[in-house]
Amino acid sequence: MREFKRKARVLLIDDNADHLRGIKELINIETSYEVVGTTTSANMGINLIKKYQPDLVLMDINMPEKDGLQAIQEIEKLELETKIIALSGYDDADLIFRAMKIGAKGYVLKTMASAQLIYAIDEVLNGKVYLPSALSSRFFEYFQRTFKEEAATQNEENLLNYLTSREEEVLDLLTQGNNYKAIAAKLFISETTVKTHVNNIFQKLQVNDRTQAVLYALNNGFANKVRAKISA
Amino acid sequence: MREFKRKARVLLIDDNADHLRGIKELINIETSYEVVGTTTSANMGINLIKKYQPDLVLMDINMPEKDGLQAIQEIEKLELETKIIALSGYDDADLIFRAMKIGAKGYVLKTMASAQLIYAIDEVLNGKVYLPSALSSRFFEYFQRTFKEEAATQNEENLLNYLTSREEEVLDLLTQGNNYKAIAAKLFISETTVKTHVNNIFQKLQVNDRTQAVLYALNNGFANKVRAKISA
DNA sequence: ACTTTCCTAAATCCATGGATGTAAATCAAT
DNA sequence: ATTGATTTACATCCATGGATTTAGGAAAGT
Repeated sequence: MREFKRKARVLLIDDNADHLRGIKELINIETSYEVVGTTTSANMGINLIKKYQPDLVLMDINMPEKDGLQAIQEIEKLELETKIIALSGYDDADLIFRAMKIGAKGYVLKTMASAQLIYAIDEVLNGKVYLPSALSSRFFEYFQRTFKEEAATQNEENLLNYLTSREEEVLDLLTQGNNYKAIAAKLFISETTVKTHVNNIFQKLQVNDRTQAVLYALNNGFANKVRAKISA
Repeated sequence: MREFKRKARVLLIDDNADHLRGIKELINIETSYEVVGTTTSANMGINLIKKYQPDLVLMDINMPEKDGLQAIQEIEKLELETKIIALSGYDDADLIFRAMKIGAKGYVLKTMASAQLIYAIDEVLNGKVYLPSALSSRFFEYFQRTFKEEAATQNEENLLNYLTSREEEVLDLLTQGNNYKAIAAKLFISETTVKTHVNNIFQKLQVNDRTQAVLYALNNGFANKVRAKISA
């Protein structure tokens, strides 16, 4: 099977030339891959990607001159089919999280066994997103810390629940930056009525002005709640 | 080593009584675990958790009467040391994502081999967050889809970049719901100066009022950018 | 039938917000 | 040395926002 497919084309970006050679050899041993280029410069790497459109990029994200994460973002903006695996010396949860967030399809530590890297490459080339189990564990902890408050507020005493459906509509328009006049026009009611609703909203949310009302709404999952309801 | 530690206390919640018995036997085979209770009702499960404070809960999240995810949220709100592993019949990415988001420490399919479940339990009891590789792969795809737009806006022509550092500070205070007077007091400058800054902000962000400015800021990653800078 | 809640609306009054123009002091860069 | 950007500040004027009170009709629950 495998030998009939064309070789996957891989590009390596790492500011350490020695490391670069090492990975290149490692990958060239695998008969199903072909290294189409190597470079120690992120900027050069981006140019090479535009030129060769490789299937996969191994990107060192601990480079001095240019931030590897930023480079990944730029590559993602090109909207190519090229998959990116981040290579890093650190298993820092924040780094892993950010890399995955901007679209890296994998994250492998430089200290990991080469078999691990090969496995990651295989998985990613097969369309999967792959994190070694030790790293995914870290990722999830970070993820849960990040979303804990959000999930918590989702359910605790939420002043938004006291709003009537009309007030929800008005607040929804407020959260889109409309003023009284615009809201009145969109709801086909008079401006004074809108003012009445907005004042009631202020009371219920215990805030003093529109901006605070909008902030309260956004911080308490209003969009998630209401857009579903209104568009349904 | 292991036999000197007290047995980990496990609670099972699954509306299918047969399945419940199956898991119970499976777990009791393991000498290091002890099933302290089983129930087919989510509400009863929550009561049992309050009473026994088990180390781990295996929670079926596909139950008709009460949503398992909701139950997990309620348990999390108790702020106990109890870890939760979600059991599900479906490898739906959205389900997995939501379960992990609200604090499940693991997610295992009912169709998976029992060894897989035992492994997950071990990992979670050791303080890790564990998703079988097939599911974590799905999770990451979903995660990246969810954050793609956010990451995209992060880098495209962002009007926030034209703000001076003082204007950033003012906008930051605006995004916290402050009015002119409050901002002036916090920055030790006059109210008219604040107005000047705010007007310049409006010009640069091409908006008409504070609410729109705040919304623009929030929608374009302002908090992420600035809080780091100011608190640093 | 009666009460309550919701949506609508207006009047009034005051506070706050926003637009515009002007200008001085500071500082970095050329 | 001069320019340009930034931060500070004020005046003025008008627009918008917000508080408060009152009130009628509709709908829903008791």
